[in-house]
Amino acid sequence: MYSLRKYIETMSDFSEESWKALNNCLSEMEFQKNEPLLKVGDTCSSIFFIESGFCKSFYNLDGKEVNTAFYFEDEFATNIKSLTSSSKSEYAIKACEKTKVIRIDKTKLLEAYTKSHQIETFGRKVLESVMTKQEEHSDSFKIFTPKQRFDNLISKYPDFLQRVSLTQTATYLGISRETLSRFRAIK
Amino acid sequence: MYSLRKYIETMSDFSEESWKALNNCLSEMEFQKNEPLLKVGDTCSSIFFIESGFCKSFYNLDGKEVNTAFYFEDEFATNIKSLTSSSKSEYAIKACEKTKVIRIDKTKLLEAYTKSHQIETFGRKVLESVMTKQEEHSDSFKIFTPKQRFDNLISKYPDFLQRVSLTQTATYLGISRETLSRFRAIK
DNA sequence: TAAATTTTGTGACTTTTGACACAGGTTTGT
DNA sequence: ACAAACCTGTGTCAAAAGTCACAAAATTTA
Repeated sequence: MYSLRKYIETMSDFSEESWKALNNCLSEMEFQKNEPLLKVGDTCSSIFFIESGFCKSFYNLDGKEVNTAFYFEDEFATNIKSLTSSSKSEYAIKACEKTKVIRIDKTKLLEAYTKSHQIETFGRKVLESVMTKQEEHSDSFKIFTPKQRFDNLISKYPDFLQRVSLTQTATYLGISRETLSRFRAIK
Repeated sequence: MYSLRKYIETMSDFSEESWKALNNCLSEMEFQKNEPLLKVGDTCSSIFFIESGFCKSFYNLDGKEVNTAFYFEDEFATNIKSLTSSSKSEYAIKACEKTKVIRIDKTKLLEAYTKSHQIETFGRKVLESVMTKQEEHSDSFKIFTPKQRFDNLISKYPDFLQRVSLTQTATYLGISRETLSRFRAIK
């Protein structure tokens, strides 16, 4: 749990009591490669803090996985819509390699909110950070051409393609695999 | 202010005290068509609840406005990144027609959070709703073709084009104006 | 470690979308 | 009410990206 505590302390004030209260919401889990953290049709009841490894969120389009997000170390993975509206998730999340996470239980977290203002602030900041990342990625589709989108990704995450295969990156950028392969060849 | 109160009451429990506390954060404002709610380079210090009219968020790309979001009645307009990290906004927001809003002051809202748990829950839900909308729009770029993206928009918001011009809708969908005009002609 | 599976690169061709140009409408503001 | 600004439709052409096919490389797994 130490990785999460460290993370929280860098972003807000957090008392020993708050930490203890938050601890009741947490559990450590480990997923093997390709193991699901959230399945389509299930209601998302967790926020996962990635300690090691990484995960992806994806949509099933005619049998093909279209990747909507990747979550790396020190990031939070969840499906906001399903989590906050208790609706069935249209997206799945799975581990892309052996991944250790700290699972934050939604129900317990909501209880903790009522007891600790610091925890609710933390919860809000988690959402804000997930959202900011999403906003940037979303806008890149309107502002950039496919090639620029690729260049932008590489400049922000230089080792992205070392961890994520070209095939998977392609659907994330909304580009065909072949076109992405050619982009890479050019530069 | 009644429109906001009504809105809040449909989404959460809200006591008379919370409402009074929240009221200190609010002010009613009116913007003329094309008047800015947020300028590029300014730090966003507000969340705007749209009472009537509508606004858009846009990015300036070589002098052209690329629209990243539209906000209609009963929705909240803000730039999350600038708002939450107190950074300079890369996006501007302006009224697309004469628009009445309730401005929620960020600083005062943060103070109110410390006093009322109900208000903090409200704040969290506002972000969640903005985020869910954004997530859907973002994913539509990965899942759909330009044509499908257009069809999808029209099926969700049948009167979108009655309010937003084709030219403005085009950049929002990441499609050229001409192509969008042809999509519309087909169906 | 060998076989099976997945991933990647590349060529040839097709489809889609964009860019430019221009004419006709519509809205806005003075 | 008139001019200016803006919006829309449409034709032609060019560019970008997608699709299909297949071989080579890398990775996984039995």
